[in-house]
Amino acid sequence: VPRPSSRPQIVEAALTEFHRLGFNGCSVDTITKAAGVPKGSFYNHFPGKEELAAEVVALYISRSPFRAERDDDLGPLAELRARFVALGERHQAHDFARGCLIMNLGSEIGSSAPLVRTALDEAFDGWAARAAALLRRAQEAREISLRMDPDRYARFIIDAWEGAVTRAKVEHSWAPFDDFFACTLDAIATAPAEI
Amino acid sequence: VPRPSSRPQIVEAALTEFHRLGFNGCSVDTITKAAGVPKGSFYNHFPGKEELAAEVVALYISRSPFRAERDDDLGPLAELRARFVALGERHQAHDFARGCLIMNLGSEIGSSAPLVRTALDEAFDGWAARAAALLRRAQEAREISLRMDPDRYARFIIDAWEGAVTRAKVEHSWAPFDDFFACTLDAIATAPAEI
Amino acid sequence: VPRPSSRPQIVEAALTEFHRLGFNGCSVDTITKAAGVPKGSFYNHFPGKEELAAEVVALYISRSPFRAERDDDLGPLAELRARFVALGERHQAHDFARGCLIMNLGSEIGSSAPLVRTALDEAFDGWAARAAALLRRAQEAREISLRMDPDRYARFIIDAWEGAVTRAKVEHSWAPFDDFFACTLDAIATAPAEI
Amino acid sequence: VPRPSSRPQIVEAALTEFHRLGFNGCSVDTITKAAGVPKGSFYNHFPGKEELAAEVVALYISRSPFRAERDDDLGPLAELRARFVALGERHQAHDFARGCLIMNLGSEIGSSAPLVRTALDEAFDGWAARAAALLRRAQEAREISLRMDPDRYARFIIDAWEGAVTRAKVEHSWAPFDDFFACTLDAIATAPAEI
DNA sequence: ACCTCCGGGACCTCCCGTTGGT
DNA sequence: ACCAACGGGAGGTCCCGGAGGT
Repeated sequence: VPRPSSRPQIVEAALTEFHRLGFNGCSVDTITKAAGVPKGSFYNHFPGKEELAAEVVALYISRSPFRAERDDDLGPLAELRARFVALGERHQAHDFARGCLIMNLGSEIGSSAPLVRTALDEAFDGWAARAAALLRRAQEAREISLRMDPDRYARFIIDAWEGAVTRAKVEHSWAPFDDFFACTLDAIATAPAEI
Repeated sequence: VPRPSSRPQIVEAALTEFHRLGFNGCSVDTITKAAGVPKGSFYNHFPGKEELAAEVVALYISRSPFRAERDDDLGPLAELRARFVALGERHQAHDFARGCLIMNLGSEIGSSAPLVRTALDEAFDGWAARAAALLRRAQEAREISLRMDPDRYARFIIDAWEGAVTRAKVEHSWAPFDDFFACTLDAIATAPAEI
Repeated sequence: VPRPSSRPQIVEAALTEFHRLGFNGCSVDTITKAAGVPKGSFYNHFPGKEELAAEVVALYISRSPFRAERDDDLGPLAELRARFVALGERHQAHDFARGCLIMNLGSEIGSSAPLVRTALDEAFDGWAARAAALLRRAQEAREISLRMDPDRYARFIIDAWEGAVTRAKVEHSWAPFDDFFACTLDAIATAPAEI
Repeated sequence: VPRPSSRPQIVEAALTEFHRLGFNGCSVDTITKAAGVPKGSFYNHFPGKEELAAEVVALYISRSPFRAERDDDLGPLAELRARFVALGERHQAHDFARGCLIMNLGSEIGSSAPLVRTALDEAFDGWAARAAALLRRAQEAREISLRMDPDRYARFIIDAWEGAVTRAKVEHSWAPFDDFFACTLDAIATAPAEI
């Protein structure tokens, strides 16, 4: 039997610490200490901090409530809403103090660090694709207007969500999320279908 | 005539460097070097890096195109749009590579660094108040539906803008801004007024 | 009328700060801030920190309860005891947390800093001379044995006192002083005079 | 065979440098340079300068001639004297220019730096306990009066010794030690036993 | 006479990544 | 595979003293 590697614990700890403190805000030492593994052993598993960050991003999106399998018998729009609600619950679990890891890393180091950038792009794209698919199904079900471009609108919704999440982090408030729903999903749901 | 202080140059350089590299991404040395002043002079003018950041935020918002005096004879909604266009031009000047300083600092250190947090809160509030005022005037002018809550919707628009700006930074793209207008200002402008 | 100089305030503040934090433990900035005078003006009054320390030592000894004029009608030995009691009261006023400034500066920078060393030597010598004079009078009054050398014994008593004061600082205790009296002045007072 | 650590060399060098220059008088750089190890290595071994100081104190007392094993066939009082003589020889080796490390650190940073304070307390207590034990044996051997409280008198002797050592440092003189013996150990040895 | 501002350097701390031994 | 110890360099902070203007 192979000895259990400490690699997963490092990624796990890095996920938490990057989320709390940012990429530049926490050191390799911080992470390995939090993981309970000796610091020196970090470089057996990762070429460097940046590669770790890329992997952390992958882990983060793999756990996104937005990707979870669901079999609620909901309409497409209700399901879209439910997925955002689930996202919000994850933020609530941290008192909205951490923001979105994707957004945080993107704004902090996304411009440099190509490896991380690639991972972030995939995260955004996958997320937007899922949201667009739901919007498309909502159009097929005539829940929303056919005039909306699902791809563009999906990205817009996600941007708005990300902005709200980040502001919630800075202002320590939950309120923005209610506004988010009122101004996006609820709005398009109640808009006359012919628009 | 007192000797000219190097303080403004430090703030100016810090504005650029914080914007490009983030708070943790650039050092006091980076800033003072960019300002052309010796590093040791820094602490005559600021108790620490955090206080500098707070002042940089204040400078950044004081220069926001959103706050500029305007006397275009535009309707309220057109003026709101024009102000966002002006904001976008500022980002375009940097090839959308820097994002919004407010958002960047918020997502990087907003949770800690109380001084910066306060400055950021003021930035958000002032911005939201201006946007809400324009929305309110747009309602009075019957340009948009009376059913919208100007305060909540103003905050939502700003969140969406911030999200789009940050994604533009990560993805090196300008596209999101068009979506932003299509999905917010254009949408509400073309929606039936009675909604 | 000459403008009141800020020099005395600087010396006064330095006395307190050197006593609390040590010579290397507090900066010129610390002192001028405590004195409420602008930092830069320090060098109008003193060539440097060391000269300030020498003057602080002089001020400290000029205020020593050991030098105070007294006309209690006490015998020489009782007066010697009374003077040490008065010294102890000064330490008690600071909860025995500062130790003796003379000793502190001596052990911290006495070996270097010739100016300070000179001031400290004078402090010790003056103190020892006063104590020796009292011991001599005590011998003349047959309060203590003639076999004791007043000069050597005076220095010894002072050393013991200084050691006790410093230990009191480290251990936050007052007890040593009682032992001091029991083991020196009380002892020689109750010893058979013919020794 | 693990790679030889440079930790002991750091402690060793720190012992010398703290003793010569004081805690605030020498920097981590000074110490690591004296130890011949790169400065960056320091923080692999110690959390900070204060922890190093605490360990240095422990090393210093572990080497105290006062703790050395002895099997001279001396009476208790003679042995006590011999131990102080041995202590004095250690100071003489440095030309009495360094004083006692315990006392120096105590007077410089004893009030702050809790870790160091604890180490210093233990140093004092252990020393006093050894001295008191010898005094007690001297009483049993009827070498000194039974009326003396060994614990209090031991502390007093140590205070006097420390005071003398520190003054020797400031005044660059050896004389005080002779007075020390004349005024303490010799005095009690020649005092009538019934006192 | 006074003092704001400046200046270069040092201080403690810590960081990221490597090396060599188990 | 693992990891204690290392290594050079940079991080933010602060210090002592001087320069130059009021």
